[in-house]
Amino acid sequence: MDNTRDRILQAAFEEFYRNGFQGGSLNHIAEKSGATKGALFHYFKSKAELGYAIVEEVIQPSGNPRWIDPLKEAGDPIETLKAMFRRNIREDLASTEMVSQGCPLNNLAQEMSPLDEEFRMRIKRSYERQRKAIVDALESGKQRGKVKKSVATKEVAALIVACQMGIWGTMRNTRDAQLMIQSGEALCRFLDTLKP
Amino acid sequence: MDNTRDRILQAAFEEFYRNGFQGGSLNHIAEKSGATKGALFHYFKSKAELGYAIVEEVIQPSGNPRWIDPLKEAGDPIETLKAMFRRNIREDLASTEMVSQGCPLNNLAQEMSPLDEEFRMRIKRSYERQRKAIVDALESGKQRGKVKKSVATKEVAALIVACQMGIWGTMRNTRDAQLMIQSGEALCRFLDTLKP
DNA sequence: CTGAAGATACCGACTGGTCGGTATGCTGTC
DNA sequence: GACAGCATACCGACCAGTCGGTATCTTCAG
Repeated sequence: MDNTRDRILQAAFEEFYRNGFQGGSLNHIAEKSGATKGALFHYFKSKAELGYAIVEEVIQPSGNPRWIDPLKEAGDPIETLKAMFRRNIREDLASTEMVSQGCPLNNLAQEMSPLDEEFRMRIKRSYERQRKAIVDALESGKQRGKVKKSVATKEVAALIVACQMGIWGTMRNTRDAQLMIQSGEALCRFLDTLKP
Repeated sequence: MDNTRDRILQAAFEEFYRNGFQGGSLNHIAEKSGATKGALFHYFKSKAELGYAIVEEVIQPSGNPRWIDPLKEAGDPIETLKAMFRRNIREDLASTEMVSQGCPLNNLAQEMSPLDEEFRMRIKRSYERQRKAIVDALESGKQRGKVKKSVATKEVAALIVACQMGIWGTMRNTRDAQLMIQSGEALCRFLDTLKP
């Protein structure tokens, strides 16, 4: 519908993904999107507002099919989690950009959380949704005898999300596929210990 | 010994810790350290060189007593790892700056790895040393019957370091002590599963 | 069907300020 | 007088953001 706005959003996402939010330039974004500074500030009243829009309109929607939706299927949550991690690791290792740039949400989280409360809260909500999806899947798995009753689901979900951030963060620094696969497999073995 | 240089290093560490490397200003650093830009460029020929010096002369040395040295004691490596994590979590939760700013090495790793190969390699080496220390401790634990022989030590070390990055990264975004303790405890339970 | 009125969607030159970096000068010590 | 250890003044590039203006589309009265 709103073509210019969408082009700006997409160009801004790429610019910030590559250079960070602080390092990203609105001039570059205008240039790359084919729009002008005037158009940019017509749709977003500040650089920060543009950043918020990227979190909510670009990054979050793109994360759902990878990290949230798979958990809704009613099979074995542990096997689902393992498959989800293995698939996302495999997918991202195939993308040279992902290997060197890591996870866009995590990047913004690390860069902007201490600097801008609005960023922090929006990103926090995003991770909370993911943790909640994991807790729900594990709890429902308990009911169906797929997960040990003694598992502290909140703790486990916190650890899994932390692992995810850490694994993708490690990839960004090391660019070592082996290391990413290794830590993914170790996580899978941890998940196995949660089975009855 | 070299007092002005040290003051610049310390001020630069704080500036970059708070604002990121790209966001940090050499003017602020000169001002805060009481030195001038002339002095700054006398000791460091560029902003990048100043950053490298911080990694190797400020951040890395400060990480050793927290993350490497404890692993050298010859007791039970799993209990040592658990105690190390619990202690570092407790310590950092007590520091409001750590809670909101996270781990300085991880911050630089995330921000600078894709932008500067020199940064990336220096930081990579730092994390490799940590992984190696964990592998060595676990292997030596195997020998002494403290760790299951079947444990894939490289994989586990990769996961532990990733967890560490993720837990501290999560803290930076959420500022939620509970969440940090929860994921720490979940990690401890995972470590317990490595015991014979 | 016409046309005035207003809203929306841009355009791009411009501004004040900050940035990393440099050129040059001064000062004390050996 | 040579040289380390600064200090000061300054540079061009770049930055986020502004502003006066225009072109086009929507609305609605006559």
